Amino acid sequence: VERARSSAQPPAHRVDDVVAGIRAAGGRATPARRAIVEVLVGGPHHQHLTAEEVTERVQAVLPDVALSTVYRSMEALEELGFVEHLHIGHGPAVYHLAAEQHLHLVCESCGAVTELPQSTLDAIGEEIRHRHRFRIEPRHFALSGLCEECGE
Amino acid sequence: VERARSSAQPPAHRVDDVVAGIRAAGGRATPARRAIVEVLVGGPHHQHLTAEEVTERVQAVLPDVALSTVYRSMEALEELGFVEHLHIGHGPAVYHLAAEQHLHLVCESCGAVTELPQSTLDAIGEEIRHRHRFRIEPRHFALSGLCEECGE
DNA sequence: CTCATTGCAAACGATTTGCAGAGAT
DNA sequence: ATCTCTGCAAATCGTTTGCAATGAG
Repeated sequence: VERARSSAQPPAHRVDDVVAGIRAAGGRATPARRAIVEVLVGGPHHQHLTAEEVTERVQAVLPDVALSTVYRSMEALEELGFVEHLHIGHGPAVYHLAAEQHLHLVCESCGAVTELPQSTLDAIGEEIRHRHRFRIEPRHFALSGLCEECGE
Repeated sequence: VERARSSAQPPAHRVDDVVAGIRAAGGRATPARRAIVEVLVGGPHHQHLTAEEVTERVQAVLPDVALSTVYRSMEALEELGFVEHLHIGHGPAVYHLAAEQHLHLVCESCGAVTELPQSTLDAIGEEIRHRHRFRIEPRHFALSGLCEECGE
């Protein structure tokens, strides 16, 4: 979709940061993991990809990497805090680097994803916390609704 | 957990209303459908049940009703506007009569479901609509987060 | 050498679908 | 009689798991 900017500044998480983190935690920095992280770091903007999409892109370089390896690696990377996954309505979850802090709106009709600032729900978050003793955690699930084109 | 105002008037949807609606739309009021609606109407409060739970309860009376029949009936009832389904995080969707209009909070840790008034998100709903040209539709997916016991 | 990680295939849970027969109108 | 609906089994989709082999440290 988009192409990698070559080299001005190191992005928030470079592949090497993650590799170092894996090793620091006693894990092993395998070619598969390295390739997965490379895919997530992606181009100029970090990617939001399903496990299947990550697998496809990884397989372009390492054809034998299995989908299950991607799921297991994502789990490991998530435990280390490098990756988060987000549920966008019905379809599969999408994975992305933990660096970017924003919320997501997903159109129930066309599937379009809109990002919005993390702070958007702070106010009602507080209100709900007091009134209902419940702390909403709006990053793990997208808010669903209708985008402009699809909304009546 | 809030309680429905008790009984002055007949509840919004009785089994017979639904049966009449099915027939009015050219559908057939089968024993399976009747039993399904009876389960959803439930006791004093209307129920929020998974397809599997509905099936179990229906099978207590009609042992041969298949899970797929429940799914298909729910779909039909939903098209007629009698039923809605709600996604509460990871597990299966839950079905309920369309009468009750409220939002849901689901604890990511223990799965507890809290209901909250429909109006709670009206204000940010408007704000998001203007700022991001997106109309949130917060009834189809629960808001996830942490309940008091589970929240750190 | 050891133990984390992998590939593969098979299991899984939730939901959907194809089909021939049953049953509501 | 018609045509919707049903039961059953099998298919599908996203994700997880068991296991023996690989390979990172």
